[in-house]
Amino acid sequence: MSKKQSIHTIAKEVGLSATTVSLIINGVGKENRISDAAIKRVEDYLEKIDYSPNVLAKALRTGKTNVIGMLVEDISDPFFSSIARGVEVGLEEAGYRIFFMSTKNKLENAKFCLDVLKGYNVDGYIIAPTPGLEKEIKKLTKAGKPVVLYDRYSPELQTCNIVVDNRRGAMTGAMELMNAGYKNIGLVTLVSKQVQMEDRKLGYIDALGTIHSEKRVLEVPYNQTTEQNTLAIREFLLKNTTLDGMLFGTNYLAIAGLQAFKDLKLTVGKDIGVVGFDDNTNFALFTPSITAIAQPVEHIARCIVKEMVTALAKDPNWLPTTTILNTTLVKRESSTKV
Amino acid sequence: MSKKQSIHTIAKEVGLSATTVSLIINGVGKENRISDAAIKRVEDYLEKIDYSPNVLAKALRTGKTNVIGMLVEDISDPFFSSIARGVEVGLEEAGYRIFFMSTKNKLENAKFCLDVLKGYNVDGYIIAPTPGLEKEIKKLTKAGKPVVLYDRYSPELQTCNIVVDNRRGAMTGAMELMNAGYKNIGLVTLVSKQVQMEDRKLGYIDALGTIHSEKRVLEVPYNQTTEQNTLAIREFLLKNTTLDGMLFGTNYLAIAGLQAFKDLKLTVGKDIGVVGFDDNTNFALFTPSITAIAQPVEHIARCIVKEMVTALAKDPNWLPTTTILNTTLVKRESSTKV
DNA sequence: TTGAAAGCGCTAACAG
DNA sequence: CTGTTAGCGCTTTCAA
Repeated sequence: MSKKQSIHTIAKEVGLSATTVSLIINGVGKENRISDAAIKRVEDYLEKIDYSPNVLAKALRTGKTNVIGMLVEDISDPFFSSIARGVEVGLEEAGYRIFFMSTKNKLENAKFCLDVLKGYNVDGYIIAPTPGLEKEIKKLTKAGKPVVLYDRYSPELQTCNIVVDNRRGAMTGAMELMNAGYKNIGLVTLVSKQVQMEDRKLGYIDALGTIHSEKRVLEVPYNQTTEQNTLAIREFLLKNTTLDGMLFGTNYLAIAGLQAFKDLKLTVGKDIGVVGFDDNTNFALFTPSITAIAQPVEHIARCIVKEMVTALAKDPNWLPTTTILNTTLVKRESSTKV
Repeated sequence: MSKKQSIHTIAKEVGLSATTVSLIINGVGKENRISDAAIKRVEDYLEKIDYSPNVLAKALRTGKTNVIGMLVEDISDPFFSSIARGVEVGLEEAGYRIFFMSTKNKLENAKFCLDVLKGYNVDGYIIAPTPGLEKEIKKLTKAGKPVVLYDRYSPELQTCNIVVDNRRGAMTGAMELMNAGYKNIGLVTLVSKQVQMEDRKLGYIDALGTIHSEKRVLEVPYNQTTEQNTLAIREFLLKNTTLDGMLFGTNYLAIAGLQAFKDLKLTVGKDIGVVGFDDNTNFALFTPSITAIAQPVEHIARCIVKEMVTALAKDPNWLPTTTILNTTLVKRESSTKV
């Protein structure tokens, strides 16, 4: 068991001071006019003992951790884990590490996560805010910490926001079904006052408004199991037998819906047209394949990274802005009337 | 912007010493015979200023970070993100935080990740080892750090390992196809010398050996895109036109395979029987639904947590053990001959 | 019942 | 070209 190596033990070993060693380790030996001989001596020794500096001590001293905290709704949800992965890669390049935490979209969890991250002194926060988190977020911005919100945001907050045009996306999805000839289109979404879900509902209403069709909306609670969602959708279908088209507000609701259709022996594309919000790698493989309103996840991740990096650089030109990205309609078979 | 609060500023504010404040913060005021008055005074003040202790300083001082590092192959892969989520929840309860890092199963990435984690002084390591990582892992165990490997392991290492019975699982999958009446069964897997993939191949060979059938194996490289995998599988099918059954070594290979079948207009269940290794929430919804050898992800996560927690507790009875969990055959339509 | 002092490993002035 | 010193925020003897 190799004993702990510190800058001091190294200094002693090579016969120099800790300062000198520190400078060399940080690659600023040359510009601080440390002799080449000393540099070489230290570097060789470092190599030999396989030294890795104590990031904690460094962070404590400098007040900079090179860690970014990221709140996701659920790290096992494909939408969030794809963004997480993109952000991980992007910030990696900028020399930052990420601390992911799942909130399940619950305020108490989110508060706890932020407390933890604050304790770890993270340099910045990337947050998919839960309802009611505004106060906590305000605290962070007041403390001068870079904050980037994604997927949703509160207009009242002075934060950087990366979202998609949910309203237009949902409208496009509903229109797609109507244009294909489906007449009675329902929406299955979450019980939520959050802007991203509200917008999706509005988009649906916009689309139906154009033909003054009756709106039929099922709102299921957050954090239900797929089985619970499937059950709710089944009941919704049984109560609204004239429905012949369905827009789903999230990826997993679409999955639950497909299960419900299967249970009720409804044939997608024939008995019922389907469009889902959020694409899924598997949608192309379903029979029939499922049309989706795709969020540009890589693009979202890139934007998050870009904003965070400029904010971290304390770029004086940096201002909190809201970036709205477009969704894409990925047309497949489930929205084609057969 | 509320200024930084330290134990000292608090001490000054309430007219006590830093030591006293520290004891109270850590809830050991009573047993150190701090007066109730002092305790109350400090606690009230803490409440008021919304204080959260600097974890870095604490960690630097105590040598304990309460952070566990976890290497996954890819945080956006459903298998890994499910396990990650389970471990996150489990260790959370034990008061630990997790630092996830993706290796893409590349040695250099894994080495880098471990360097980072070492720098952050994490208390323990949960690793899905990449090929060639044995030396680095040995260093960790030598340094007395708890290490739990999962998904695969090296028998030569003195680590705790949590894996599934890949050989038996794969065998069961191949047998399932044969029992359904498929005659010429191929295997699509990864080019890999890692034990979990080798075992799956062996399981396939075991099964076919029983009927002395010809083995046909396609091994694709790691980290290919779905399109590349689909292409490879298509070519494999075109070269082996007698194949009427296919076992897939991983989740995403099965997905690529289904795409290939679709491209070639092969009907699953009729032209070709299919079994995938690793279940997928969507497999039930495919038409026909896809039979899978399911890994018990929640169970794996629980085992990882349990081993890590006992190792962290320095339980003297703790010994490096290898836990082998069983897979389950989830029988669906794709392995039923029509 | 409380406090002073040392030190975890590192960096940043400043002084030679 | 290199070293001394102080201190980041916390815990931990030890002493009072």
